[in-house]
Amino acid sequence: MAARADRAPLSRERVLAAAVVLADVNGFQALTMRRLAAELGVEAMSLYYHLPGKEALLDGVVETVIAEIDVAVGRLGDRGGDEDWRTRLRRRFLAARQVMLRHPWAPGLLGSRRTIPPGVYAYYDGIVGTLVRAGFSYHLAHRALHAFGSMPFGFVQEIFSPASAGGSTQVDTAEADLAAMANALPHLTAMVSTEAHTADNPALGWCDSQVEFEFTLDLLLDGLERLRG
Amino acid sequence: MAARADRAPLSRERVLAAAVVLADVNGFQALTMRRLAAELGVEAMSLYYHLPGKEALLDGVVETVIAEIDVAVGRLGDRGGDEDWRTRLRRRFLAARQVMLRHPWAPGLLGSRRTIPPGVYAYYDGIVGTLVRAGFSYHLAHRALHAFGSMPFGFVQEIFSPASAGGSTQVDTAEADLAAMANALPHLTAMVSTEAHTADNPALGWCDSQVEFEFTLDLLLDGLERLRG
DNA sequence: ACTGTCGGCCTTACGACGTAAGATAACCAT
DNA sequence: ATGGTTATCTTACGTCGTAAGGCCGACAGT
Repeated sequence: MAARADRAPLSRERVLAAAVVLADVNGFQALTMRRLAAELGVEAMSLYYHLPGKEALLDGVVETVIAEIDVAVGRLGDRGGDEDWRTRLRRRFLAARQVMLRHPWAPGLLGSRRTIPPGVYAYYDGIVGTLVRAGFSYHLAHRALHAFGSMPFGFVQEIFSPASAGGSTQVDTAEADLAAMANALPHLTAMVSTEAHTADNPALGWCDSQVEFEFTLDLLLDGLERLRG
Repeated sequence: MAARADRAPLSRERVLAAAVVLADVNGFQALTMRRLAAELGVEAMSLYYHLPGKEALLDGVVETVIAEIDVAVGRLGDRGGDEDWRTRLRRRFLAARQVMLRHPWAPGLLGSRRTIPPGVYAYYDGIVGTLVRAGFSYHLAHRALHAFGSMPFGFVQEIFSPASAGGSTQVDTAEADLAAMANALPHLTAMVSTEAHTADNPALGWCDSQVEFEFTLDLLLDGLERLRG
């Protein structure tokens, strides 16, 4: 049969796309089989015809996001092989970041996943290729990959994940507590008052604002450049 | 009453300690209220007298691990103020790492937490203090903290978390697939075969072995040293 | 047109989870 | 004995993922 009523028929792609939207709109914790099915106008068990289970669903969602990164990176154009390896990777990672800013729950999901989706290998291969063409040994390229951590995916893994994981962040500290803090934590309070964290740029979390991301990225890129060759 | 039978009475500390042990032994996913209670010879709801709920339990577990780090770092002795800031922080982070190696599930837990336990602030304050005494501006100290990421806690956040989160890692790739990979992923396969990943050193995950941890750490420390002053 | 096959979705049900509400038993002070 | 406090247990609810099987429309072969 085509469809039970007049609803468009399900498919793996439709389910995955709906899952991404549901996470975007209602937060990642809202991504349950039942709610996803409801969103599609269907019963929960119907999803199991197109996906083996929830793990497979999450794998698929990850794949979808990775594919979105590939698209964003691909739009940069692979032309310009004469381009410096640093600016090349830099643009790559920043393009990936744009995708992550659209899906703030994605870093948390990636970090919790235990399996590596196939598309990721190809993605890493491209990075390694860029490095070795720039004169990196495979050994240093290997270490560079590790040093980058999650930066190829456009974010910095943070201890104590941000509100994007769902739920509201509330840091309303009373003034008395703040005064006590100044005594107990002299350096931290001095730093915070000096910095005053304007936070007027796209952030993926408390400590993953755009400027900090780029600072760390350049720190790594420059350090690796020094070790290259 | 003292105890229902002859069992030692519960307490917040006893519950948290049991929770850490349970996670160490049976994996983090085994840390449910019911199983934890059973491990303590008690019913699930009895835990709620000592803890408001599961979130509070996890917060407490995090605190416990942080405290363990504090102990490990404290054993280093705060003496030697003449010591180089780099070796100082280096030893600090590596001491924290020893704790994480004892609790492989802890990185995943920390990464998923949304609240910052109080002890962490004091911990960071010490780091900032070390930096500013070495001539760092608060601004650069701030960025340094961000760049370090989770390294103060002795681990590197990885996309695609390791088996320690529970479950078995299986990468048994057939030979035919491997040959196909060599075509599709020339750089990656070349790198892997060159490196051959001996993995004979303590690892917290696929990409968080001791040597890689120290490599990235030194990369950051050296980069920051260059920006200091 | 009849019938069988099968793809796509639904119904029901089970066990595990976190936890709200309240009962119950041991202790202590009076 | 009595009442209050503290610690534990009992029962029950709603939610989750999902196993097992049913149902129904579409199509193929005859």
